[in-house]
Amino acid sequence: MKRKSSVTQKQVAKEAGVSQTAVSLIFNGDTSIRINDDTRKHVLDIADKMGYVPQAAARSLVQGHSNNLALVLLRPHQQVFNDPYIPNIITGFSEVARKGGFRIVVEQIDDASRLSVIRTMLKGGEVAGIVLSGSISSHQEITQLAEEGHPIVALSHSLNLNTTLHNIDIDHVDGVQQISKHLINIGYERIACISYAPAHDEQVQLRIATFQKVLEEHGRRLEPTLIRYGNYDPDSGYTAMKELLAQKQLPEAVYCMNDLMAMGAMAAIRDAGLNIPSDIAIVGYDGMRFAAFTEPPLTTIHAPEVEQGRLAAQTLIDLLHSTSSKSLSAGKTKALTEKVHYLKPKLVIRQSCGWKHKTNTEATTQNEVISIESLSSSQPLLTK
Amino acid sequence: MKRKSSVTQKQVAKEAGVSQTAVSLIFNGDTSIRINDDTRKHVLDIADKMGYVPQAAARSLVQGHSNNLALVLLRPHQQVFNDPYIPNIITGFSEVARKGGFRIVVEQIDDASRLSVIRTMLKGGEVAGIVLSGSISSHQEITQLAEEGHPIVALSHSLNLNTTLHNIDIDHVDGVQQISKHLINIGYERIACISYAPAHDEQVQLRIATFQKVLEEHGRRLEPTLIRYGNYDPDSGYTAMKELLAQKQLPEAVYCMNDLMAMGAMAAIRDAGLNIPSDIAIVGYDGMRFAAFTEPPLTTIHAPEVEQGRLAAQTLIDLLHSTSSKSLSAGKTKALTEKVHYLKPKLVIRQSCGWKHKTNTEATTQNEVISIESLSSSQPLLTK
DNA sequence: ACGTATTACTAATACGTATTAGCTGACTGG
DNA sequence: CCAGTCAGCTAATACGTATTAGTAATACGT
Repeated sequence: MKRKSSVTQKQVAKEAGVSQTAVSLIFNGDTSIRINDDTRKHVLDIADKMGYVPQAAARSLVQGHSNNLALVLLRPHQQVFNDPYIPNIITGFSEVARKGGFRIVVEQIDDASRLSVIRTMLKGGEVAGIVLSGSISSHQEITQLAEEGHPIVALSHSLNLNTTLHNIDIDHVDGVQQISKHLINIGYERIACISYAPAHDEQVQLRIATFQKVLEEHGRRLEPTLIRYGNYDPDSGYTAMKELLAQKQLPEAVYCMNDLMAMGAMAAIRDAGLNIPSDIAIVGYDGMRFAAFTEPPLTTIHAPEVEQGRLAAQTLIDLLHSTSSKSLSAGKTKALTEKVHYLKPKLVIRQSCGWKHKTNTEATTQNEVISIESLSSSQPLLTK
Repeated sequence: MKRKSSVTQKQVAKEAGVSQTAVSLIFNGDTSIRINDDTRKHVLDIADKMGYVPQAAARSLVQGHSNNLALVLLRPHQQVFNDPYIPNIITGFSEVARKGGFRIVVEQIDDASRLSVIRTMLKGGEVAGIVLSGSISSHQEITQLAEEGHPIVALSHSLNLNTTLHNIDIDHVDGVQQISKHLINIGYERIACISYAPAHDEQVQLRIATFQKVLEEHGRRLEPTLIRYGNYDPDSGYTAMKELLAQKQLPEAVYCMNDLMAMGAMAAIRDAGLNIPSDIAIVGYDGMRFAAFTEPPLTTIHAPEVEQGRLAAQTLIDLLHSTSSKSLSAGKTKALTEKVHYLKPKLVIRQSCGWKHKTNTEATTQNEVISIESLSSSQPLLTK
């Protein structure tokens, strides 16, 4: 069980003819205690020559905290990486974490019983803080950990505003409103919806409720027969659309809750010999990279997911610094005054949703596309 | 800089009226030293009541190794998560790592100068071992670390067989052979290729060389004008295809090195008013989930990426156990006898590649699809 | 009754670092 | 010339655990 012996500060000290304390001081660049430049250089040389690397475990032990941040994914294993959502989050998260000198630990939990892993990681000092993604069924324990002072940031968990958790949220209510109003604005009356399972998920319910509200505000009705449930994947979109097509009265437009299911739905419509959008219009949700290249190009909502990952990491790091120095050092805590952050998604109009037949002031023609910049994102949106 | 005080073994010991040693023994379930069942139960009760969680840092320090495994991605930041390759690897990797009681640290390196991070992580004991993905330009240092006894497993790095690194590889030579032979078998003469940049990448060169070789073995020639370079993204596929379409003589078929670029290429062909596959056939590579739902459904190669992640993790863990116990405990090291593992990719035939006009014994009709099982993968392939 | 096992523990130490308190000698101001 | 400062270090200790060596008490066989 022994591991290879690594070079220690003591060995470096001996070789350099100084004390271990000196080596430690030099490596941590402490300014309050001064070290002669010659000595410093000499020690650094020797350390380099000996291949000295500080032992993370010893540092963590004595400093009382790790320099790992965790990304905990409370989602069924299958959902995590099929969809580009989590990869996008990781992209933003790791970018900021790295700049702050942190490593990231990715832990996926599909079973609610394994929720105690979070406690283990935080209380065991494996990580300094965590970002939490996914629907937290019993957040009793989570909230308690947060109240004990463990830095926790949740993603898209705004439904429980009474929580003590910090939360970085994409405003999907706004997104659903944007895209459903767009469909209404074009003039569709009979609009269907391909949603996610499980139907009881808070986020899913919120989205459906918002969709329904917008319809009703504009004199439409969400027919229960026009709601179908998929499971993130294109094939479930295909199946759901098949069911819609089997009904006697077809929908004029279909709102799909993600782009992958929209792709499946479009395939089903094509297979039925119908045209998109003149027979049935389709919109997606997520703004995946390929959405500009489907047949026809897919109208969708671009959610700033990378930015969400970034902001989550930054909030976590701020939180870390604010709890460590009991007296909140001025300024730093700007992001912490508000517990909930909202990021606005953006509508990306392409051909799959059709367009107004009657001219109007802000006509959207077939070839016109709204060009958007994703906020300094490393994932620039493509508009064909 | 202080962190909240956590419950220690000493505190539990005091509360339970035993020594710290006893608590340690009980928690590690050491069988060589026996503890009375009553005492054990009593201590565990108290520990639970006090919310004791072992400190990871202290354990690592005294045991000399961490229980983290790293996944190091030597890739430009942008490439990592746009493509589902890495997410698939993570899926398989984390699945096995978790079962072995390890956490996973994901570290992405885009700058070769930051390659020393690997040294820092391994020698600093942050992680017990690493899985390496991406083209290692200077693997001088990596090999040295491996020779020093640090467990390292590389992914798809088989070009340097002289390496001391263990390697889990997908046999892309086989994959390229399968798909290019399929095109030739259908009867196409003039076949183009949309490749990756950078062109000097070893894997890219190998794939192009293989493609070329297959063509030449079958009396064709890879016209230099028919090679284009994209960058993983659909829009680069679109652009590359536009260029091919601008030439006076069109290709009959195009081999795209991934599915996303194939999507872009298909959009370009449609935009030019041409038909797929009757005017130009398209094949992709990767077997992404949506490939069955493009217009037309995309013929592609399914690479067992999740399985690659799993096998990498398993090999790393085996390696860990074999180096820790100097006397290689029998059996366990089965996977370690061979340094290089190959996983075979599978051809998935759909409509985008067209089909033989003349009947033949093993005719592939428009609607027939080769159904495949991915090897116990949690990502079952979809065939429409 | 006596030596030996066995059970059930405890005391002491090591792991590698950060940190606190202190020590030495040189320089300074008056 | 002496008190005081300060630069440049060192000794000692703490962090929380695993592990080794050892001890006290009981059981056992003869």
